[in-house]
Order: sequence, then structure tokens, then C-alpha cells
Amino acid sequence: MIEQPAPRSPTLEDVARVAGVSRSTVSRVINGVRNVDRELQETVRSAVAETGYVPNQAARSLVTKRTGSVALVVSEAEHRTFDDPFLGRVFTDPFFGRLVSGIFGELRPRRVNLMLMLTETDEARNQLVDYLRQGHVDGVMIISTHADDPLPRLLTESGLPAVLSRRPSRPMPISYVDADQQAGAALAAECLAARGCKRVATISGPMDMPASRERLDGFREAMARHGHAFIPSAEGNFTQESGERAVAELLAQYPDIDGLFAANDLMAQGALLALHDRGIAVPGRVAVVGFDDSSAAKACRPPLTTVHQPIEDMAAEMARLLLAHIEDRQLRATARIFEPTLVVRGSA
Amino acid sequence: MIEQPAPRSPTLEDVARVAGVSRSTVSRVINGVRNVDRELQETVRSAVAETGYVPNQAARSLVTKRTGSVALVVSEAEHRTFDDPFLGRVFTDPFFGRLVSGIFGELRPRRVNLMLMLTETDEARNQLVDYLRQGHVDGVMIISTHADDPLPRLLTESGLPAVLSRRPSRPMPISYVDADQQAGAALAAECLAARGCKRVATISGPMDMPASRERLDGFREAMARHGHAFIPSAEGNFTQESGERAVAELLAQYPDIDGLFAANDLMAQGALLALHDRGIAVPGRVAVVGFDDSSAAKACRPPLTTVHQPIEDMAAEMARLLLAHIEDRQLRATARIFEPTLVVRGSA
DNA sequence: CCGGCCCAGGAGAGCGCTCTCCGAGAGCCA
DNA sequence: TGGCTCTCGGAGAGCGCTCTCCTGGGCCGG
Repeated sequence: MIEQPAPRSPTLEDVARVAGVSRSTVSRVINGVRNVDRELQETVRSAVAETGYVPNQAARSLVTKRTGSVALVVSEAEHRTFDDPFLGRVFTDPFFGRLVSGIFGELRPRRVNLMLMLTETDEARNQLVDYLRQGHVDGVMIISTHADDPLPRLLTESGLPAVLSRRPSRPMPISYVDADQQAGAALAAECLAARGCKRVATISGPMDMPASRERLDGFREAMARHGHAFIPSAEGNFTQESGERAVAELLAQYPDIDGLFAANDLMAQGALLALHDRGIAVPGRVAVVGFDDSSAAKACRPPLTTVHQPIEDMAAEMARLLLAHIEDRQLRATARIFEPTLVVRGSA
Repeated sequence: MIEQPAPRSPTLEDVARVAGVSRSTVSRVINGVRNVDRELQETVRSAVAETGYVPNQAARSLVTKRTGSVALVVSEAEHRTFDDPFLGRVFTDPFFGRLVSGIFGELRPRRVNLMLMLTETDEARNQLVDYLRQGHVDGVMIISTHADDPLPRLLTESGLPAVLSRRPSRPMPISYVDADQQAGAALAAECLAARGCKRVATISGPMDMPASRERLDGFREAMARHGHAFIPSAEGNFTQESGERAVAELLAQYPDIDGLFAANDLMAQGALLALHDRGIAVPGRVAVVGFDDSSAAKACRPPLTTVHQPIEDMAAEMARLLLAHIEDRQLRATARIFEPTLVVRGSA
């Protein structure tokens, strides 16, 4: 059995020996702190280069209790269907990509790393909290979609710095970022009302997601202000396919619809296709408004009039908020609400 | 007893004291190793529960030199346009979501964590290698799109276990996973040829990506075998919009095209829209074949005939390969090539 | 009945770093 | 010139864990 001695990677000690100084001095130079003689700094730096030294993160964080990374936790309800043989469809939703982009934009310049985690079961959520408490990360951003998700509470209790991607379902001392969903939906309502739509319906998201509820409520309220007492709705699940199905349902019951609000762009896109299949002109016979202003919105036929959420900005703010909490553990929980805007394209 | 000012989180020592055993014994119980008396195990376990102990990862990996996490590095060429104000569009590509899903499916059961990293500049790539050498992760999966990306080489040289998402541009001792791009493109060619298309064109991906080249070459070769000496092509960038533009270019020069192969589904979708806008029937006047079999393929009008890549499987295999390399540092570099298949839907 | 063996569990040496504490020398003012 | 401050750099104590080595007692065979 040939046991080859592992080429041990150089340590501070090694660099110190080469540079002819103490470990402390090397450490000072590497961390750029305090007053070290210019010349000595150079000596140390070349010793670092010579030995190919890189600091050992484990040793470092053992002392500093910092890791320089944060987690992005995607907490979803459990669901595995034939169409979803693998994990949550979140990852494939354009929303997720924009979110990650926004977060990275903030994290990268500060050299903070991102740990991506996924929990679907309650068991996984408990394990996750234990895991996070082991000190793998300095803080957590939680993307939680479902209303009764216990994770925000668990994490709040753990004392780990955390920021939530939406208003928590029940009040708790945790910072969060959110868009004003109701106001956004109201924008859609105003738009349809302004176009003179009389028989308006809506495709909502899953009713167990707070965002879906808020959009539905906001839309109905605003339409009520315009005298529309009853707005029929069909529930989708934020996929294009579910949008198609929902339109079919809606048309079966209310064939003379002339305005439609879908709670996200993917479903709006599905609606557009379903309407097209039936030879119903958009926006001629039915005006359609979406929500999100995803990249898909521009690419539809006709291009989608939709409610814009500044997701990248929101994600960036979420990251900033988390970093602030990590920096100052005493910081009080803060909320940042973003105002959506209407982007008028061809569909309404 | 010394009074503790800070609520220091419990250590092994604390648990040991509560359980009335030595640190070693607690460690043994926690790591489930060796023979510890049943009864003692119970004592320890309840002491753990009582103190709320969780092991400190930094201390652990300082000794074991293992972190229990791996990195997924997305290495892209630098590109920021008006449409892409944030980071790479990879994240929003459905391809990426499926990849992450496949990887998670493999990693989660083994309790390995995923660090998500992004590099766009050469400087970032060098920093990244240094960073990874600090021992943040046990291994790396590299999603590299561009031919001249130096990252695979840098990582290979660093000695860190690594797996690449495609065949390396120039031979190097690194394990990789890939789909047989040429064979896939040939499948598309066979399909169009079988439908009797005579004037076939193709929309390629960016020519600096090996996958694009291989698909183009494979397609042209297979068409040549059917007697088609010249296949005009227009270059896109894998976005839907670029697919639309490419079709416009092609039609301007070759108005009588009757078959079209797009190097991915997003571009095929763009092509479908552009053809529809011009009143050109699909598949009646032009048959269209895509590549990837992304979720978008099912949702088009008409649904897209496309070349299926088992991306989730490939991603899972990539993860497995990496874990194998981490387990056995002497393992030789291995390649796993997956065979694409044709999925016939409505567009051809 | 004794010697050797086996096995459970304790002791303690690090892993590689940071950071506090100190001491040595330099500079400064009276 | 003496005493004080100030700066730079070294010494060394941990951080919380794993893992090897070692001890002591029970057991078995001769």
C-alpha cells in the first residue's frame, strides 16, 4: 500500500519562516491591518507569493466566527408531480433568476458568497435550522412562498441574522422586503377600467400564497371602486399551462369576458395562447394584463401589458439588509416596500 | 463556577460536563462511530438535547479538512447590455434551473451543500481559484460556456476535485459530462429530411461556444449525407429575441425556406413567433425543430419538435462524479456522454 | 490461577488562524 | 539627559473539534 505523504499546503507559519518574521506579522499584512513597516510588508508579500500561501478559511472562522457567506434558502411546499419529477419549479421560474442576479450584484463586490439551499419538507426545515446554526453562514435570505411556512419563525428564534422575501404571514421581528402587491394589482385594475372593460375576470395564483391573495384582493377592491361588484376568478399555479387551463374554465362560464388580469406573466402568456387558439383577439375582444414584467412579457404576441416589480432591486435590497444585520446584530427589524408600476405594451 | 457574560453557544466540552463523560465520548456518539455503551449513548444524547448543542463546522473542518459543501461555478464571458443590466442571463435560462434541480437531487440525500458562484472576468476567475483553495468547498462543478475559458485549466492545476459540464476545449485531465451535440443535431436533420424539406436553414448559437459549433457541424454533416450541400445559417445568442432576428435575416436572403433547425428551444420559439407574424404556416410551409426540450417547447404554438437532452440526469451525473472524486482523490478523469433523443411534437 | 487480549473510554496533542498582551526601541519635550 | 509616549513586531493563548494513543478492567485460554 503506497501512502504518499500529502503535500501539505503552506501555513502562516511557513510564510513567517520564509519571510523571517513572526506569524503575527504575516497575519497583519494579510489582513491589511495596523501599522507594519512598508519594507517588511513587501518581504512578507513576496514570501506569500513564493510559498503560494492561501489562508485557511476554517481556521480563520474558528476564531472570527465569521464565514463570509450567506445562504439563500428557497422554502417551498412539498410537491412532486409527473411534470415536476425533480425539485421545485422555482428554479426554472424567471423570477428566481432575476432574484439571484439582484442578490449577486450586491454580494459580489463585497466578496460575500452565496449558499443555495432548498427545503420542501418540515423535517428538512428543522435540519436546515440546525445546519445553519453550525455556523456555515453568517446570515440567511429566505424565499418563502407559502403562508404557513414555519421557517421564518424557526429562523427568527434561532437568532441568526435573516431577511425574508415577503411580509411574514404573522407579525414577527424579522426584516423583510416586499412589493406592494395590492397597489400593483390595483394598477392592473385601473388599466382595464380605463380601457372600458365591463366584464372582467382574473386568474389568481395559488391561494395558499400570500402574494396571490394580496393581488386578488387588491384587484377586486380596485375594480369595486369602479363599480364592478363581482370579479370571477380561476386559480392557477403560476405556470403557463395553468394559465391556459384557467382561461378555459373562465370562458366556459363567462364567454363574454372582455378583460383579464393574470397574477403573473407566465399565466398571462398561457392565457394569450388559449385566447389565440380560440380565435379571440387580444386586445380587441379581450384585454389582458399580467404581473411581474418578466422577460417573457416582451416576447409574447401581442406583447404583454403588465405590472412591473423591481425584482432585482428588491433582491439587492434584501442582500443589503442582511449584510446590515450581520454587521450590527442589534439592528431592529426593518421593512422595505417597493411600489410596482404599470408597463403598457400591446395586450391592454 | 464562572459567570458567563455572553450566551456562548455550547461546545462539546459543555455537553461532556453535563453528561459526565469525556469530550471524546461525546464526539464518538455524535459522529456515530465506534463502540460506545448503549446506555452512555443515551446519556450523551440527552445531554446534547439539554444543552442544545450543535457542532461547530469551522472547528470540525479545521481538523477533517472537509466542509461538506461543493461549489457550482457559472463561468461566463463578460457581457452587460441594456437588456442584461444585471448578471449573466444564465440564471434565467430554463436550462440553468433544470441543472440546479438535477444537482440538488443528488446532493441533498447526501447532505452536501451547494455554493453558487459566478465569474465573468478573468480577474474574478483568478480570485475564485484562490478562494476555492482556501478550503471553502470540497470540490467544484464548472458550468462553462465559452471555448477559451481558462477556468477549467486553472482549476485542474489547483488540484481541487472538479467536474466540467462539457468536453474541455483542449484535452486536460478533468472529468466531464456532456451530451453528444453532433448526434443530437443529426437527429434534427434526419427529422427535417424525413419530412421532405428541401431548403433547410439553421439558427446557430454563439460561435464562441463549443456546443453551438458542434450542433451546427452535426446538423450540416447530417444534411450533407442527405445531399444538401449548403445549409445557410444565422447566428443567435440563445435568446428568444435573437431567434426572431435570425429568422428575419434568413428569410430576407432565402424566402423559400421550408425547414429550420434552431440550436435551442428559446430561439426556436422566437422563430415560431416571427414566422407566425409573417403568416408563414408551421409546419405547413416551414418545419421547425428545436434543441433542449425545455418546458417552453410544450407551451409553444405549435408545440415544438425538439431534441431532448437529459439535463437533469446529466447534472445528477456531474454531481455523482464530483462526489466520487472527492471520495477518492486518485480517481482518474472520466467522461460521461449522454445520447439525445428526438421528441416529435407539432412543429415538424 | 495467571498472562495476554480486547475493548470501552479518557487524556491530550494538535488543526491554522486571530488577537491580546508585552517588550523593545524610537522620538519628544522639558 | 531622563522619563514619557508611541509604534512596531513577537510571544502565546486559545477558538472547538477530531483522532491517536493509552489505560484499566473484564474475559478467555492454557
